[in-house]
Order: sequence, then C-alpha cells, then structure tokens
Amino acid sequence: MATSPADPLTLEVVELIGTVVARYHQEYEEAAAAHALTGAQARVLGLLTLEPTPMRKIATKLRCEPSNVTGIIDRLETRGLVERRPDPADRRVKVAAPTAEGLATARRLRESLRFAREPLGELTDVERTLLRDLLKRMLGEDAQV
Amino acid sequence: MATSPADPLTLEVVELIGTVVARYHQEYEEAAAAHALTGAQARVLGLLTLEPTPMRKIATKLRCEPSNVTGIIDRLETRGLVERRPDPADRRVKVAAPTAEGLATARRLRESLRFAREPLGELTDVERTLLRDLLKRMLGEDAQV
DNA sequence: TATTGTTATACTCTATAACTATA
DNA sequence: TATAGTTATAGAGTATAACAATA
Repeated sequence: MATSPADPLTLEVVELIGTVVARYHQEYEEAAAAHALTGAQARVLGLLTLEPTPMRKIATKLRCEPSNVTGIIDRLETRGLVERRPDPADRRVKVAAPTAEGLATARRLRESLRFAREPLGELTDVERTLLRDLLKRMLGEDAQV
Repeated sequence: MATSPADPLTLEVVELIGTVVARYHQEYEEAAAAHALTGAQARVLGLLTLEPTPMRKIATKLRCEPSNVTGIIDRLETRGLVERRPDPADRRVKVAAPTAEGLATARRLRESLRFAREPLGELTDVERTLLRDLLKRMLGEDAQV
C-alpha cells in the first residue's frame, strides 16, 4: 500500500487504463462482427490457432463453465471453422481444432485488429520500450494471459 | 504507419495491453458480482452516479440499442437502486437516476475495484507520471470514455 | 413527420444441475 | 468413484422491428 486510494495521479492512470480497456473491447467486438463472429467465438478461435485444445481446457482458459464451451464450439463447427477430434489417449476427451478455413478466418481477424498497433505508432521506440517495462512491472512476474 | 505490424516490440506491448484488459475485466465482473450486479448493471449504475441520464443517452454511452437499456434499468429499478423520473421539459423522456441505496452501492463497488490501483502501487510517482503521459499520447487528444 | 421509450422476438453467453461414457 | 463432455433449463445482454405517446 505505497499509494493512497485517493491519490489523484493513481486515479488518473486508472481512468486512462479504463479508457484503453473500453476502446480495446469495442474494436475487438467490431473486428469479430466484421467476420460474422461474436466476441466469445473469436476468442475461442484465436485460442485454437495457438494449439488444438480439449473442451475442458478451453473452459479453464476462458474462465467459464465447460457447458458453455459446448455451445460455442457447436456454432463454430456448424460454420465449418472448427472440428472436434477424438483423443486417442483418452476416449472421454474431445480436442477442438481449427479447420483450414478457421485458420484463415483467425488470421484475417488478427490482421484487422488495429487497436494498440495504430495508437502505438504515435510513440517512438524508446517510448514503446518504456511503456512495455512499466506494464510488465505493473503486471508483476506472472504477466501471462 | 510509423510501425510495421510485425514489429516485435509493438506486438509485445499489444500483448501486455491484452493482459491488462483481461485482468481489468475479470476484476470488474467479480466486483460487480460481489454486489449481486452484472457487469452491464454495474456500468450503468456507475454512469448514473455521475449524472441522472435519459434512457436514450445511456444507450449512446453504452454503444448499444435503446431497447436493451429498458431491461437493464428495469432490473436495477426492481432492486431499488435506480428510479425513472419524468422530464418536465419533454414528456417523452424518462431520466434514470440512482436512489440513495443505488449511490451507496455504487460507492462500495468503486472502492472494491482494487485493479490498477494495487498494481500501480508497485510503481514510483515518477513512473506513474511517465505511464500516464504515455497512455495519454497513445490515446490521443480525445482520451475521454 | 420525427423522436423517446417500450414491447415482442430471436440469438448468444452465462451458470447450475443432471446425465452419458469413459477412466 | 471420479472425470470429460453434453443436455436441459433459466437469466441476462444483444439487435431488429413494430408500436404508443409526445414533439
């Protein structure tokens, strides 16, 4: 507690972060909608492009109940963007994996996410490095998604 | 376009911002849930504590359709946190305003939002000032919510 | 005629609980 | 027994379209 909750500087930074969060979300949803995806569908598809993932693990990463994942994958599968594969090692497990079309959609989606790339263009390399280090320290050692 | 999309430093900062966004949202939803509110309800209640607001204007600020606001205000009103007031100047307009209990709930909610206040405690005043200025430049002149 | 708010409808996301098939 | 995934159910947020009251 080095800082009082009412510290004006801290409150200003908190508000700025709130603005960043709002803008980020807005752009993400818009980019997803431009590909006829919901935000949740886009997030899951993005996850799967990193690595085909069992249903249960998707739920853990999304911090939601496993029953929700069933529906999201259902809808992505209906669209031909994802498929369920059996796990040879454990027949209870179903591994969700992107199709070729799913990979292509995810790539286009990623490229359309201008946010934080365009605004960062306003900064110099030195400033970006500074920002990176400040965010890292703010997030602590465990700064993984 | 001063920066290539593939610039590793930029990508790292984008990822860090993504982490901040994810953590911020998670904490916001948890804080809202701790007060038996959904995220949308908490956001609207927070808005109204700044200023009683016509339904239409709430929709604009939330960037959603006016029909959605009806439901959100309905639920807040049922809980006794918000009330609809007629606008003397235009009888079509209904102004949503927080009740005394709504104001108290909003204040407790605000105080429970530790995010970005606690992590910022890791930084010195100089660093916080630096972070503020970088975020401001990143967001541009129109850095309003 | 245009605008404000509401209703009706449909879809998605969400959690909870019960179910199945495996382990 | 325990675990992975699903189904059923209900509540909430969302958009669209049609509507009543008012401007």
